[in-house]
Amino acid sequence: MATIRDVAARAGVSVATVSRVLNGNGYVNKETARRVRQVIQELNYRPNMVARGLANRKTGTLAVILPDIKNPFFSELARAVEDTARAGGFTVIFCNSDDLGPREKSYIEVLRQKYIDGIIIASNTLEEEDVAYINDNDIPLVVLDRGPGDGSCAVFRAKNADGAKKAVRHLIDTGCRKVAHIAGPEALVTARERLKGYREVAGAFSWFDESLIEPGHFSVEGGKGAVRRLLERHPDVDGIFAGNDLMAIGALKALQRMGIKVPDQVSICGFDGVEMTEWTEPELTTIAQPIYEMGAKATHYLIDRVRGRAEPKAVVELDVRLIQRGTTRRGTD
Amino acid sequence: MATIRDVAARAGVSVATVSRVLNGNGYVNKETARRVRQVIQELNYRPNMVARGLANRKTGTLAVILPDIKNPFFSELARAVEDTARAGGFTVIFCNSDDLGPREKSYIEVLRQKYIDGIIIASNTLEEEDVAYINDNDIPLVVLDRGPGDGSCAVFRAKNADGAKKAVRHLIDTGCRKVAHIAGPEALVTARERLKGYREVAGAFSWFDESLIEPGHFSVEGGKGAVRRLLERHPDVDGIFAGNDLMAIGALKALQRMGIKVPDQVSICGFDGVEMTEWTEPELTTIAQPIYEMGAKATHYLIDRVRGRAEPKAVVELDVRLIQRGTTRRGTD
DNA sequence: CTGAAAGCGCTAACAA
DNA sequence: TTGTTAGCGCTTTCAG
Repeated sequence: MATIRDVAARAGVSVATVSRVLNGNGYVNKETARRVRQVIQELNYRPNMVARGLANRKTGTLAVILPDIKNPFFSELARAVEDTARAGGFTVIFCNSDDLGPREKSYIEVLRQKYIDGIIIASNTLEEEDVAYINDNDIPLVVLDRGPGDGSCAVFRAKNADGAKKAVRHLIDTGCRKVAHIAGPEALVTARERLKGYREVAGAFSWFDESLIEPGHFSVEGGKGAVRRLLERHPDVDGIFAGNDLMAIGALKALQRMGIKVPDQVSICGFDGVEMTEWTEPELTTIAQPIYEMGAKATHYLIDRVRGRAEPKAVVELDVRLIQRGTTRRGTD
Repeated sequence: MATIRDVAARAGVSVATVSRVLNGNGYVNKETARRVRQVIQELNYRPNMVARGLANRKTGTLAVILPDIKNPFFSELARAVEDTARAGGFTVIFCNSDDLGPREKSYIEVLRQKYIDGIIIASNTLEEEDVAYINDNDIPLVVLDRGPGDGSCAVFRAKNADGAKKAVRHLIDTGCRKVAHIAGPEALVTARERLKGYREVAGAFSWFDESLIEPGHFSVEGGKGAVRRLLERHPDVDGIFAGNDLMAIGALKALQRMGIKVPDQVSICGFDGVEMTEWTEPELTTIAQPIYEMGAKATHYLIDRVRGRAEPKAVVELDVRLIQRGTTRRGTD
């Protein structure tokens, strides 16, 4: 492969000059520049990014750490990140953390050794010290969903509590008289926020009871189990707000298995708005987060920071919206 | 951050010696080594991977190019690749190609400039010249599903035609009297192989007709449309073999929408065995590819090649297996 | 067994 | 405007 030296030699200039035309900085005579570009073409020269990285401490690579790429929510997010990164001339490294703190830490360490330009992380185990470490090493960071309390880094998240309220209100507006909640893991802020939203709206009704809240682990299986336990305790539940779409799908499945009609006997509303919610029959009503937009915005922001524009801190809360579909009754209009 | 120089100075040895203990090659006095390691601890020194990469032409990074990470088949594959890479001390760059040839080419170019150690690609547009280019640059390559005719690189794939035959036979064994096929894009080898398998088995029956084959574009929407057109032409179809699970899900959905009972009136069998097939009601019968295993094996092989073990060529065909579930009737046993 | 020194390919002062 | 040169941090001959 041709190196910058080859180009310089063939163009009869120094490597510095070639570097200048390559990076478009410093003064270069028009004609000289033309000649250099010409040679670059002839030799089909491409700068070596590793050498450049060593010299610059910039590698044109971003990293995204997320719990599990198989989770449709995260794969949609990942897609948004990669698209945006590509458009900006960056390449991206993916890391599955399974929400394991030590794994995240070890990734962060490796990424630092590799001079990664910036990190996007969707984590619930990230600690303040990790953020501090990343900041100390001057690695731009953006956190999805969760930000350390002190606002020491940028955060992008959806309005979770707000969405939950919308969900419960919608269920009630469409005729439900007793709405239960299948909750995500307490360890996750997003799950807690959604639970909070549920409590806020449902708590005002006389039928409300703490036992209407059942954990479902954010998984399809969890959703199935939760709905069974719930109906055993409260056979009269006629509305279910699931903390995410996977659990909603599990709930739908379990209900169908039990011979309970959705939405005639029980309505369901999920949360997230992953594509899959259109694949069930009936299709799932859900509170849609702007997943792609969230990934794209986070990445744009990160790139801006890498390039030295943009503040190191920022908190962006994205709006969610109700998508009414088959698992809830038509509005009483 | 501490550099190898700092370590050398503090340990009172040369950088060469530190490098030797770091890489465990060359002779190093036991005691000297101990001291060096001690200092490494004290300084919490971590080698700079970029510098190492420049010197070695090895970056500890693999890349995987696939059509779309949002497709559950590929996200499961991606997960397998990342897990295996991590276990081997590698980091992985993901690229979404959308099966666009030019995009793949530009990725390959960038990856070369970044001294990526090896590439895994699931592509249907990869041309012989691309493979040649990669080979010329000594980048280990493994192809999933499709290999260029001349066997110029390693290929990992499932037994597609074989699986298709299993599917059709299963449908017939469980009582279907007229089995249609929703086919994937002709451009894709996997789709062609599955179609071939279908033809081979179905073609032997008197009811067989070319118009029982309908394209469904490997997508949920495509599956829906295909099933509608199919039933219009052949109202007596009672078995559907979909070329992949997404189309099978679409088919199931469309049938349910039309009020047709699955599997009582029409049976369905998919292909791939993605997790989602357990999320429908009834659950989907499918021909499962060992997706995770395929990704893991491909990655293991790639890593072996990067390390200089393993032959540059290899063709591995993995077995598929029928998973019978709710969308086909119980066997007539 | 250890060290000096020449790269790997590019960037960025500093001179000219 | 352009060239010289000293790094960036690590590996690897080649001597000793």
